[in-house]
Amino acid sequence: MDVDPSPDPVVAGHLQELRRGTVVLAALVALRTPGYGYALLESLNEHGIGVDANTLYPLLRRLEKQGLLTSEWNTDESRPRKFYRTSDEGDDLAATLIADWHRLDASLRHLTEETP
Amino acid sequence: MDVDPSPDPVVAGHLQELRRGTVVLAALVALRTPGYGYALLESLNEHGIGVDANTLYPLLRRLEKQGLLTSEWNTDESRPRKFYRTSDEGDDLAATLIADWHRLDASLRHLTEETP
DNA sequence: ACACCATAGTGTGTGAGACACACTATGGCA
DNA sequence: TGCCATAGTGTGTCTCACACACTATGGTGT
Repeated sequence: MDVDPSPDPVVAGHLQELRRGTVVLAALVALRTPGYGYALLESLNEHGIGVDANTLYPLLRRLEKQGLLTSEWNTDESRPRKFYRTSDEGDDLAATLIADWHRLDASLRHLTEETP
Repeated sequence: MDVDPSPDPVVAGHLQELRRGTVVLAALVALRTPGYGYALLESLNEHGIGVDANTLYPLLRRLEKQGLLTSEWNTDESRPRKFYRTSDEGDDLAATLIADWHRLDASLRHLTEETP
């Protein structure tokens, strides 16, 4: 009765597709309080947003390049860490994505109600 | 006061990423009552699931190849139309995706509440 | 009668992004 | 001092969304 994470690669693929955009949204929301990649990785996974390190690191760089995140190296402590923070543009995008998420949610609910 | 669909290509891209998996889910749900591509296209767009013809047609073929949809040509009427119907596997996947969608929804809500 | 448009679908690119794999480097601890 | 967790970068592959081009048919206008 347990939910096997990925028995069928086809199912796993579609589950992943569904998650795709949500990782961006989750990162933008989470980094409103600044943090570095590795910590965010664990935080998101704890929150049930399954994301791989090899997905998150490039994602953070991409979002920074798009101006949605800013970054700075913290060299105060012994180990240098790259701290990211959501920019104003990123915050705007997050709001837009959340709105669209709710819109989609309503649309899907509508659909499922029509075909019971 | 209207919601401009895509002023910024970056924003548009992320909005699309968010939609990605939902089109599959919407198609699987909608085709529990059989239908053909063109009608589904218009139905989804009316329901607020924005999807292009060049996206939907290949998607339907892909889902059929994966065994999530079945298809048959309706040649009774003058114009032949390819009718798709969600298979049992497709129905299972739809249920799984819906469950995951709700899981993600809860996770995101959690995140946003933690960083007000 | 036939030209034209909406409908309905197929086939072939191309580009972007997710993920795998491989790699560097450092701090802490046994 | 050797090993593992931490922290991040770089490269390649594969899939998917979308653009573009194409075939084909039914209805409508003239």
